[in-house]
Amino acid sequence: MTTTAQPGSPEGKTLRPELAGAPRPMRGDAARNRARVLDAARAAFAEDGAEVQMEQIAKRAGVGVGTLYRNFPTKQALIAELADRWMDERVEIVDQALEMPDPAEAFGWFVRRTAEDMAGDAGLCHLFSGVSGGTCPFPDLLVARTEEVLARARAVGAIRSDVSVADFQAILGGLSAAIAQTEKWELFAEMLITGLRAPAQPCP
Amino acid sequence: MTTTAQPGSPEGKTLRPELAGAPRPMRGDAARNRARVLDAARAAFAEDGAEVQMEQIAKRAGVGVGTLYRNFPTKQALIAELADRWMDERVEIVDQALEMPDPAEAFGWFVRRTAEDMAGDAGLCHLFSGVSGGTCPFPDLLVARTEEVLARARAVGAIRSDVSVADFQAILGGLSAAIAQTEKWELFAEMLITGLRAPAQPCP
DNA sequence: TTTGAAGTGGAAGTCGAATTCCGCTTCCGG
DNA sequence: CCGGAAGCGGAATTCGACTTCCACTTCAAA
Repeated sequence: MTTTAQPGSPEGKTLRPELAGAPRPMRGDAARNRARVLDAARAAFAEDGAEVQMEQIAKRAGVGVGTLYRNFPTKQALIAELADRWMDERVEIVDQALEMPDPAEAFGWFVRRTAEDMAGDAGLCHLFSGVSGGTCPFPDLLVARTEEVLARARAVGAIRSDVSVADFQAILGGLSAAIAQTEKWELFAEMLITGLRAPAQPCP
Repeated sequence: MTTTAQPGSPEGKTLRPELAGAPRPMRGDAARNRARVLDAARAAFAEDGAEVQMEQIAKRAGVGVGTLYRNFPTKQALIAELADRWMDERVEIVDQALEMPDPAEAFGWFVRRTAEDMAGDAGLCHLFSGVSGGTCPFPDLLVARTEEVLARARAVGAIRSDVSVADFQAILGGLSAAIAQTEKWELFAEMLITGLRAPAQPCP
């Protein structure tokens, strides 16, 4: 489970590791706080993008900054944790697409769904457009699954054959940037799906 | 002339305005330095995006930061000046498009040309995707001319009728973000042109 | 050539955000 | 109910940009 990196003892600190046993579970209230922080952070990023200040997040979570730093050594680390969760969700979405019988439909649904999600979450947008921003690369699993969706669509002639996963991800990055400017995600998604379709046969 | 805001006396400082006359032209070497700074800044932004530091720019221009600040009171101001020049160039491009007889072709050319320019200049990319970044709104002139290009294309049925200039600008923002990730501008441009085409008639 | 206004470099100051520190509070096993 | 380890808040510190300042050059008009 990627999501709850329960930091009982942040780094192998226990002296005499032969006595280590279980790292002693986090205290109840502490765990609760950690969760609150994560939620607050997610909400904050979703609303205001990546430039929210640690203090804002702390306030929103109803804790002091100290507590933030107890759980995440760095702002980067906090963001990384959120990114992890986002990625997990993305994988779920892709998997749903993979379960749909019609590849073309699946591809379309996936794009629309992604666009919609982006429109509701500035943090997610940053994640996509900001691969350049050094946030984090997409995890291999996600890339692999996405490739499957593309491959299936390609096989049915639903999309051009010269679009690699990397290209597609760059395109999603573009999509997120566009959505960040105007929330017309439906238009953009449609545009993208059409634009990716195999070059228009000249109507024989 | 927008581009050379010759700052002889930055703010109306001359006492006895009745004697003001010409604000006394900038000293030769100073003008040369100003130009160098502008060039260096443009190059720096083009290479490294908007996060270059003032000191970098100064070094690249071969001057001290002091000189930067003599010419531009603020980093923002420097960026704004560059943005102005970029905008002027953009207007020229749009005008070229407007001179082309075939509206559909003109639109396509404009998109491709824009994509190509973006690919060569990270600064330009930031300008487009970063309207969100608060850099500056597009000047009315540019918007108006762009609207013309769109209108003409729309009239010939080359693009969907439900895309406003604002939408189109957001789309260009997206394009720039995509290009910032992979330099495949040709693919992206093609995709965009196709995607914007009026909904595929089902081949009558 | 002289002279002083204009221009220069870059060390020092400022400022906002991230991160650390530590005395006080809260859990929870015995 | 107690003791003390685990957590907590938030003031104080650090850090990394941007911006200011000023003694020192350089230009160019007379």
